[in-house]
Parts: sequence; structure tokens; C-alpha cells
Amino acid sequence: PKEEKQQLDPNNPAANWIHARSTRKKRCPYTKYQTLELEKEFLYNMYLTRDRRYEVARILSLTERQVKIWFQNRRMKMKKMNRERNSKEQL
Amino acid sequence: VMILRSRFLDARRKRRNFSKQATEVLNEYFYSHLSNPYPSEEAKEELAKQCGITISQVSNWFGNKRIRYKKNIGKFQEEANIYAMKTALVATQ
DNA sequence: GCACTATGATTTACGACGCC
DNA sequence: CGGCGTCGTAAATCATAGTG
Repeated sequence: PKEEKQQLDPNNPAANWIHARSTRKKRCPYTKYQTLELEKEFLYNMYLTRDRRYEVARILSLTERQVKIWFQNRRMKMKKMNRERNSKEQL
Repeated sequence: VMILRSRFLDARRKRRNFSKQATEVLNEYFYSHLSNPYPSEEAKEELAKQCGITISQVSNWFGNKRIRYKKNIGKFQEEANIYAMKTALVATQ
């Protein structure tokens, strides 16, 4: 039938899905203090103004880009937590 | 407050390994889609249902599997052969 | 029990794409 | 157009489960 496609790569199982950006900055875990301050700021408001972002970055010795991305990730985390919470309450 | 909160959140790291059958299902999908092991949202839903786990857990499993496979293909060769043979058997039936 | 590995989950950092 | 939004992911790391 139609299993010939599988045989195309026995030893080379299509390493096509190897992305790997060589220029990407290595992940560097934030300190407890940095995380705590970021969480406090997030509690205050989930979205940063430009000025708050500048301030937070300065205080925590992070770049504004890092702070921006941290908030983006944190919002996604919250969304995921809410999703799980909702599905549990449905039982 | 934040300490209590983080403790609560860390409790989620309590885990149990997936059942043998669930791992079986996930591996079958992974090795039969080795050229593109990225299940669609629908496929994830189906796998989650079959395995009795959440969609997030399916995503986590594939994320971990892809990177760990890529990092050491040799280590997974035997496993890959087993599942390749398994799907080949199914195809002949 | 203890050291070590396997494994599931979480955390940084982007690319792709969307909206204003 | 630029910049910040979400979404899905890579890769590293964390924390615990499993194993010898």
C-alpha cells in the first residue's frame, strides 16, 4: 500500500525539524530577588507601561527586552493556570 | 505571601510517570511521524484522550522528546527500531 | 538508604504572525 | 512602519520518581 514514504529515511530520519538559532542568547535563570520583584510588579498590573518597564529593568539589572518578554511569558502562564483551573471546576 | 504562593505552585511539580500504555501511544506517534513530530492541536487532543493526560502534558512530552531525541539519536536507536517495527507490523495486517 | 539517571514540568528567549 | 500582543516552541534547568 503506501508505507514507502517511511522508508525514505531509515538512518537519516529527517533531521529537518532541527531549528537551533545559533545567535540565540542562552537561557539564564533569574535570581529569587528578580523573580520576586517581577511578580510584585505583575500583581500590580499585568501590562507594563514604557516607563514602568524602564524602571523595572533598571532596578533589576535586566534589559527592557527581558522584562517585556518576562511579562509576555507570565501572562501565558496565567492563562494556562486559568485554563487548568476552569477544567477542574467543571468536574 | 509570595513564598506561600511559590510553594503552592511548586506543588504542581509533584508528578507521576505516565503509564506504560500512555508512553506507548506517545512513542508510536513520535516514531511514526519522525519526519515531522509536531502533532496538530487536534492530534494532541486525540493523544491526550487516548493517554488519559492533558493537552499540556502531551505538548510537554513532545517538547522533551524532540530535544532529547535530537541530543542523542544513538541512545534512542533501539527504541526507534522497536516502534518502527511495530508500525510496520500494523501496516501489513 | 544512597547515588545516579530518567522523566515530567517550568523557566528564558525567540520566530512567526496579528492588530492597532 | 514599528512596536507590543499572543502562540508555539527550543533549550536549559528544576524537582522528583525510578532504578541499581
